[in-house]
Amino acid sequence: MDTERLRPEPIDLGPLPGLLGHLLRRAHTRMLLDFTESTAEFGVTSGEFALLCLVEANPGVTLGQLATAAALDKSTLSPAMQRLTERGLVERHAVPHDRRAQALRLSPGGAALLPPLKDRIAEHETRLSQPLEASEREMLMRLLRKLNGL
Amino acid sequence: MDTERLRPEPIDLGPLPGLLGHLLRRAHTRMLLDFTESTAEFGVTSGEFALLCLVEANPGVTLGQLATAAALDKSTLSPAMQRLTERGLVERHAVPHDRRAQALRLSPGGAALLPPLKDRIAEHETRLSQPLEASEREMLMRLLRKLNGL
DNA sequence: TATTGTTATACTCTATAACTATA
DNA sequence: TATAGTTATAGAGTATAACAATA
Repeated sequence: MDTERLRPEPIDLGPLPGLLGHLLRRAHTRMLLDFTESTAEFGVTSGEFALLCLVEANPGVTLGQLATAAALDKSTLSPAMQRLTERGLVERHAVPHDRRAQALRLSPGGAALLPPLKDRIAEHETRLSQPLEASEREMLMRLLRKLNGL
Repeated sequence: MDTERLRPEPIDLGPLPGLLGHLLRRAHTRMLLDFTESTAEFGVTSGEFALLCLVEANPGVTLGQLATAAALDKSTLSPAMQRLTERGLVERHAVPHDRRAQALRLSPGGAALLPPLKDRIAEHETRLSQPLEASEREMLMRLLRKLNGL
């Protein structure tokens, strides 16, 4: 990112501050960039972290179930899950009576990775939430959950 | 996106619903996909629309100023602005006393495109905001503006 | 030296469609 | 026929770094 020098005349953002989509884009982009920096040493992207959490909370879950839970297409999850298994963080087990499906579980390595990673992410979340009061942050998350149907 | 069949046991989302980054990702992704569908006939992406709005509100603005206003790198804006000028929606004018810079203005075509596009986007915003009461939507945008430092 | 804008490159996230294997 | 998962492909969005032209 550039650090531009301050301008005498501030730019008029026009209708953008009144558009939810625009505000979400900006907020999401900022968080994603900081997430990547903050967790670089773990080598796990934001999306991969979400998958690890879901597998941890639902041992034996299948990829299709994860797709539903994460609101993503299976074709999005499949390569991500492949990286996680290749790196030895997730194990694929056979599912009785359905040889198409795969039961997903964290490996010991994956289980060991998550606690310190979660700590780092908690710091990142706190830092990025600085502009908000604690109560505002709670309210924001409540509204986003409702918007997302969660 | 897949339409998965309903599962007897709902998936446990673990810590994800308590993470602002995760909630922002889901909300932003949903809005971006619907934006793309809703405005397909205009052939303008979400990011390009934001640039058009900024140029409209700040005729004569330079690319560097836009980068600051949109919180994006100039290398992100440069190709996007090139597409807009090639499509005849934005015009580049010379800046007196600085031949490096370019003063950006909407072309008549760009100015004509924006009103119906804005109407379409307003519908899209309303539709995606359905899960929220009007007052909740206002509150959500207020909190996002504060989070974004706007 | 510093700044404006361009270009080359790379990475993340996401989807659709076509496919294989299995049910 | 339908489903689970993979693969090929595409597109949006973003950044860093090196560069040419200009200040």
